[in-house]
Amino acid sequence: MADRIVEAGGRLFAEQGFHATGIRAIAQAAKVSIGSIYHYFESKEEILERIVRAEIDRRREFLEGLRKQGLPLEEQVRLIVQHHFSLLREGRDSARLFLREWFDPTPELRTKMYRLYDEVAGYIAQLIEEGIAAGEARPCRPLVAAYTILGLVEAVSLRALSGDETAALLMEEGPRELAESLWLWLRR
Amino acid sequence: MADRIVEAGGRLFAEQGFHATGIRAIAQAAKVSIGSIYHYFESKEEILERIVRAEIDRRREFLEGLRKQGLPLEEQVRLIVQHHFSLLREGRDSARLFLREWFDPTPELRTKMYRLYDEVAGYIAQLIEEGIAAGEARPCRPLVAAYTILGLVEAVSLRALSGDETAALLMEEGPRELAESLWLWLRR
Amino acid sequence: MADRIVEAGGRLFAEQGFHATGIRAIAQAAKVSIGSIYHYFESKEEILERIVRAEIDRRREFLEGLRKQGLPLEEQVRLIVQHHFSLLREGRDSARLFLREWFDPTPELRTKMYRLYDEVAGYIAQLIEEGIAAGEARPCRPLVAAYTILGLVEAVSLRALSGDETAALLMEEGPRELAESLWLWLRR
Amino acid sequence: MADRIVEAGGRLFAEQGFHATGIRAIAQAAKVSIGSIYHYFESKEEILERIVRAEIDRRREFLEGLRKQGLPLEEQVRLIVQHHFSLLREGRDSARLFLREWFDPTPELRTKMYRLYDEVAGYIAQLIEEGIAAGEARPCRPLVAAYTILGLVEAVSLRALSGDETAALLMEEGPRELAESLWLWLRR
DNA sequence: AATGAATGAGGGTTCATTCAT
DNA sequence: AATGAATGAACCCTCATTCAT
Repeated sequence: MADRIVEAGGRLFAEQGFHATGIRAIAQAAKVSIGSIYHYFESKEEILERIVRAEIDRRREFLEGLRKQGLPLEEQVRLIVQHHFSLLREGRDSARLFLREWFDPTPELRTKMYRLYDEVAGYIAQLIEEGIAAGEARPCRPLVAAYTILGLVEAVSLRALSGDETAALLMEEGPRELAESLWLWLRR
Repeated sequence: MADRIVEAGGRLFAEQGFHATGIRAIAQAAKVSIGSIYHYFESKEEILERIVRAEIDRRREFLEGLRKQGLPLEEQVRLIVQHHFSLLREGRDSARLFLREWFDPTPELRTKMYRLYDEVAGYIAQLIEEGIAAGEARPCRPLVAAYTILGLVEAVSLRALSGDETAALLMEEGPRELAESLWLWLRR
Repeated sequence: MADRIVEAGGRLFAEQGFHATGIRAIAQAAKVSIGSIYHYFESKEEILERIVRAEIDRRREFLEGLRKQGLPLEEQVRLIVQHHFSLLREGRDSARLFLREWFDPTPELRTKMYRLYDEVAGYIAQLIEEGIAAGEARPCRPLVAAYTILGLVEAVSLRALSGDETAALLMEEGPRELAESLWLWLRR
Repeated sequence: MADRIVEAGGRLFAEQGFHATGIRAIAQAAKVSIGSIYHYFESKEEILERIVRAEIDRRREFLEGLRKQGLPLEEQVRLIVQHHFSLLREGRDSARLFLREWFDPTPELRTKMYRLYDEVAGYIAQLIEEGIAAGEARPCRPLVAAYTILGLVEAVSLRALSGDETAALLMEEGPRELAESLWLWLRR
């Protein structure tokens, strides 16, 4: 039941935004009573937290798997970018949500979201650090580089979600261009 | 009078977000009656639109000025990135707002904001196109490149607004790293 | 408009109690929109406060007037008791409310109510003090005596509000019996 | 099991009031499931009723015991007042509850509580009647006198529960003053 | 042009109660 | 007998918007 709530919440938040989505709408979409939502979640914000948490976990798993494969950094960067866009292309709701709402009116939530986000950045920073050690990448601050990668990918894909012509162009050309761009910048 | 409203709205939206800022708060901050706000603006959203519109105009002016100077593309890119960060560093309200709210309350507003945003991207695309023609930049799709630049810069600076340690690091190292990154990627 | 709200609130609170009376019911009874209630009052509790405040003021005025007349203490006590019962007999809503709700779940409100209540007790204590000085009353702690009088009168009249046979008996015999009792206890 | 519920309910109602205490809080405090509560009680109100019922029974027992001792009425009155205050001083939950909640959520409950209350008043009236017959007390309506005693004692002790300075004064001086007062009023 | 009192739909949340297990 | 997940009406309150002055 909690799953149905998360699923419906993720979809609606992604479509309409967190504020524009009411608890009643979530309850209706999840075919669950309002009371049940508050049985499983402390608040509307907690639903959002759980969604983002899950999305982060999925990305972390991907990144952990990637790391184990021991591919060259150039290949890793390409795969990270591709993975990101493929999540969007699949219409994965939580991916859209993740982009739309990683910051939010209430300061506590924003802080929580940053902390979650930083986990992913930390993983990427690790990959870069190893790349530097292996002589593949030029010396740089790994965390700044990680945020650069994440930021670049997410900002472009956010625009790519709009559904217009520009979006289509970005969706199609984005992955290749971005991967290339990032590697040119990172390589030794 | 409309100016006072826009000024107050911009400040409050940037500080607290669009949803968390009430019309009454704007009226109070602008020392204007609620009625007056609705005399000059059709709705709360229209205030936001005007603020974003003004911000876009300011950037366009900057870009137009930049173009007239006929600097090399590498220099132009550096200046664009620097300009962006300096707006943030100055605590320019509308710059923060601009980042905070191209996520938006309603689909209509989102569309409007994209349209405004596209204006800026168009200007940058033009600069790149000229750079390609001049043989400074490698051949690429100028609009995708423009969105890459904008997206990269804004996403990183969005993270840089959080106020924590990571933010400080990004604020300090961001401009140089980003400009370098972008030029490596764009250059012939 | 605020008067209509206070009037309706006082009536409903007295009939059904503070908790059982919803804001919607008050709005409907006062023929006022919910929004208007919150235009004039910060909260439901503030309505209650205003009602009690008004009731206290009315009693204070009565007591001040009484004091100016310079009657013997025995007579003053009789009049205080009679006044109290006559308020109830008139069906004065706020008098009923005053009895039903001078304490309440939220500690802050309870404290406020006590403070208001203590004003009335203070006035009565003053009368008693003067009576002691004049040799009419036996030496005693005036404030304890005042609370005794108030408590006795209110507790009996609370029971007298129930509307059953016992209530009728108390309403009829109460004033005389109480005044007599109190004077026997207070007199030198 | 029902005892544990009554015990926990009594404590919580006395501490926080009837409205502020939820069924879940009672279940948790009594280490009982919510379902079990509704197995033993029809509603939250029924718990309150049982608590009050028990309190009344305890007072009736005290009064019956008092009667059997055949003490002079003056002494009986003193003991009744003392008993009441000692219950409060011991922090006896149900005593506090009893004071807190003869104001009540619904008209039906109010009626029930009055009926229970009247039992105690009836006992006291009986003592007074016997005192009149024995020539100890002046002729008066015993039931009105009983309510006077109860009301006086409870109203003063209600104020004495507030926890402030006035409360301390009333708690200390209250029993003696009240007993004296009542006897002066009742005696032949 | 300017005001701010008035509106009421809708916000998130609570909680006594039910009922399938 | 015992459980606690599920329910949804009702709670208080907010706030963008309107409109009579």
